Amino acid sequence: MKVKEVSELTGVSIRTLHHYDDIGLLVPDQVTEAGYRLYSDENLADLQQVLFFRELGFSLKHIKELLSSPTFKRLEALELQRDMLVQKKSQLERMLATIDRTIQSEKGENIMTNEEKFKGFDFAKNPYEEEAKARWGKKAVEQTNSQFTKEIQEDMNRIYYKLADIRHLEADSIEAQEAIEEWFLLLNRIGSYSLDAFKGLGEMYVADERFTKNIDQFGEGLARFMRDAMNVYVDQQ
Amino acid sequence: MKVKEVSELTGVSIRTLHHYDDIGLLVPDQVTEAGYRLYSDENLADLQQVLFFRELGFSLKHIKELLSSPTFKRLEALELQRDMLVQKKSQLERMLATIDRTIQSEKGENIMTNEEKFKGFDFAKNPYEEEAKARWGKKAVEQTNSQFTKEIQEDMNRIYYKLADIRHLEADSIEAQEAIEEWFLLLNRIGSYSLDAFKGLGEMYVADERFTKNIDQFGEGLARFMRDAMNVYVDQQ
DNA sequence: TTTGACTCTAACGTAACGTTAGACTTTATA
DNA sequence: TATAAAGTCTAACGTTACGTTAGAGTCAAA
Repeated sequence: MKVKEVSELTGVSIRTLHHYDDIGLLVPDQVTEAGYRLYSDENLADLQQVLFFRELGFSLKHIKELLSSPTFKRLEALELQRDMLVQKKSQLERMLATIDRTIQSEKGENIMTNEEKFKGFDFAKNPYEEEAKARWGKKAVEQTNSQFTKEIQEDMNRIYYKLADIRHLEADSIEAQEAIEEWFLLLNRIGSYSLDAFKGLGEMYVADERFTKNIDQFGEGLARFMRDAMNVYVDQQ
Repeated sequence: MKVKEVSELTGVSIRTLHHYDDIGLLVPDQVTEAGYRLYSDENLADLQQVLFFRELGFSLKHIKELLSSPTFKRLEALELQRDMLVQKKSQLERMLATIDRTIQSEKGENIMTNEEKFKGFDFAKNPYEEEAKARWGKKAVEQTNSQFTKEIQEDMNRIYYKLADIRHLEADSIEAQEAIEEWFLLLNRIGSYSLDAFKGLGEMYVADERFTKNIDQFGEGLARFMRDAMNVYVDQQ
């Protein structure tokens, strides 16, 4: 299948297909002697993955890393994408609720605070903050001076630094597994993580750029290392 | 309210607020002697509009045009944005349906065509095509050689050129109103447009860039002209 | 008064394409 | 078979919407 046909089938521009080939994101399986790109069914399935991740806000660089990772599995990726699309739908519904209330407000039917007007716009929120809100309740998060919160934060930072220090080790090493157990126990001080949920969280560390960005502040590649170690930890229980 | 507070309230970065001020999209009501920006409640309500339109994929330039249009009314904009958010939610649901079917396909539970894999990805679709599908049914659209379809297309193009020729006239001129009546009648050969729906469609011509882009191919500013003429036509019935 | 947080302007950099141009290739028709 | 139109290529500049960095000025609390 050549570029025009792929473009019409998928809605992606020819220029974009060239671009994706140039950056190695989606390389056609064949190229004719004239230089024409020929895309296979496998290429189309990959393109679908790319488009889903793109729709979810992933950078092309990140998408490329995910797709080329040795541990990448299409079915798992689809399930992860599905979860994230459901979250995105929830956000959209929050925005709809906000706009409905704003319409009522414009009609004089209610009063809205400025804060309420921006519900649903979660652009810069730190996912830990969202996680923490869900776990601790809103009040605890706002009382950032509380002792319990401080202790948790300090413990989190301590374990991050520890893991960053040993990230050159194998994910199944004794040191790594001890630290990850600490992490698991810490998270279960906050809330209730099953082993499956813990494993899924590790995947999110790598798949969701906001997590990766935050974690890798402690050390390049730490999110990946933690994901791997978390996988080992769960598999050994 | 200064930039940091606005940023934390809304999730928009300080750099973005600077940028929006620079391009005249969101200009703070006050600036201190030191040069500090002070945003009012009115500014925040405008920002909400900006963010909704941005979420819907509007360029900042276009958002600025909409907000500064003499006919801009916040309540109408909110209702339009709501409609568009609902459409976006539908698209997301189509993507979810596609991903669910893809998951089943990966598990060997069904077979998917390449076309089915890209349902929900409507990036480049011409809105007329979507409109036409809804009006004529899918079969008629696919039979693009059918005589009826050809006649409609020809009539559409004829009226577009006619309107493009006279767009320097006033929207309430006799010529404009005659042409718009032709347009209304043509659309009602396709489907069933109430006057209200016709008026709403005119708004979409200007608010939705895909419409604007397609219509303005016949002449710069034609979408706006048609919107105005359609408003006049409806108000005079 | 000092210090740290806040804010400013300026400017370069980035990501992801869109657009334009010229040259080569393919396809359908006369 | 020739021709014209459609298709495809590479290259390169342009666009949009910020992010990042830098240096300087401002404000508020101790």
